[in-house]
Amino acid sequence: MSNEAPASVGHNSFAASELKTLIERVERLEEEKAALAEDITEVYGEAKSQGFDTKLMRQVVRLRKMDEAERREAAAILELYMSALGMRL
Amino acid sequence: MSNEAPASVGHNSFAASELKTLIERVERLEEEKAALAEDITEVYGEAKSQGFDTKLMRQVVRLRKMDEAERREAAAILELYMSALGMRL
Amino acid sequence: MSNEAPASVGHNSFAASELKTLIERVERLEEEKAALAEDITEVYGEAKSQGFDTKLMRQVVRLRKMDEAERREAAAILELYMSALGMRL
Amino acid sequence: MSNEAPASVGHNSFAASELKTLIERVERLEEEKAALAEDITEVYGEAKSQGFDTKLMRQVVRLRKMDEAERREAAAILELYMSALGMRL
DNA sequence: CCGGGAGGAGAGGTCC
DNA sequence: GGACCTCTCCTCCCGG
Repeated sequence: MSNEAPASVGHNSFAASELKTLIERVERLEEEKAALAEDITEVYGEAKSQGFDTKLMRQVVRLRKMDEAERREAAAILELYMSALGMRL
Repeated sequence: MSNEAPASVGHNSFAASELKTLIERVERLEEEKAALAEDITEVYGEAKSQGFDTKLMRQVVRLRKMDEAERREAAAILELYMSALGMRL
Repeated sequence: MSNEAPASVGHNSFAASELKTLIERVERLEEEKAALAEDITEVYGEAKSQGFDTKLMRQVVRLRKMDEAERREAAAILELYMSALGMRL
Repeated sequence: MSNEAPASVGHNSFAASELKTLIERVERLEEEKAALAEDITEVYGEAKSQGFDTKLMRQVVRLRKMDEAERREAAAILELYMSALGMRL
């Protein structure tokens, strides 16, 4: 095992400190992510209070996301074809 | 069905515009959420490249989140007690 | 707890027998599923031996699956719209 | 690149046809696989409606699968030993 | 209380 | 052959 591997035993206080920092970064990001999830819920709540069908809205959002994913996928296939044909990208 | 409900047929261009705005707000928020999810993935990537076990890290994050939930639960119970006792919060 | 609940203690030999049957059905289905997964792998193997690019093939299959999913999603939205408008399906 | 490689450019209509057939075979198999996955879901649904805890059932199935894997592993080792000892299998 | 959707863990495929 | 990465499956949580 390499002597600079953070997971190694012995003199690992630096590794522990690094780990702590990484975990705190993750937790900070997850907090922000959760806040955004709440914001989204609130927007749907607004929509509902204005008489919109949120189930329908969610489906629309999902469909638009699928469109986007498909567009990206198609682009990836095109790139792959061109690569297979030895063409410059 | 109420005649001012946005989902009603007839004179619904305003409703359509409102709906568009709401959906765009949701999509904008979801993009930001996805960006944060990527950031989190990157942090785990960093951790991995430094020799940390990301699976373990994820467990740590999950446990700390549960602790946090428990702490909030305890606080809620305390609040309930105080409320029941007519005490100011 | 209801006395006819299979999970109840006492006189549960019938429940145990039922459970055994259900689990065996699941296992039988999973075996067939695994066999099909092997078949798919074999088809890709054939394709590769005939000089086809399996990575490209997989991406094509994935894209077609996405098309199908999108088509179904669009149909679901249409159905929802019609339902919302009180139209017979 | 070999001149009979299906992916080669020129006179590739036969290759295209072959490719189409292969992709359709894959898709047919994947449909059957998806159908079996649905069947499994239905069996769990039945179990649930009979009062069984499906989460537990899934664990049982997983454990039995692991047992099976272990049994096969042991058999493979035995086979290896017998082979090493020049014994008929 | 139940079903569907979102997120995470584990498995298989691909690339190096 | 090993590591990354995508995909599938499972679990959990929110909305109905």
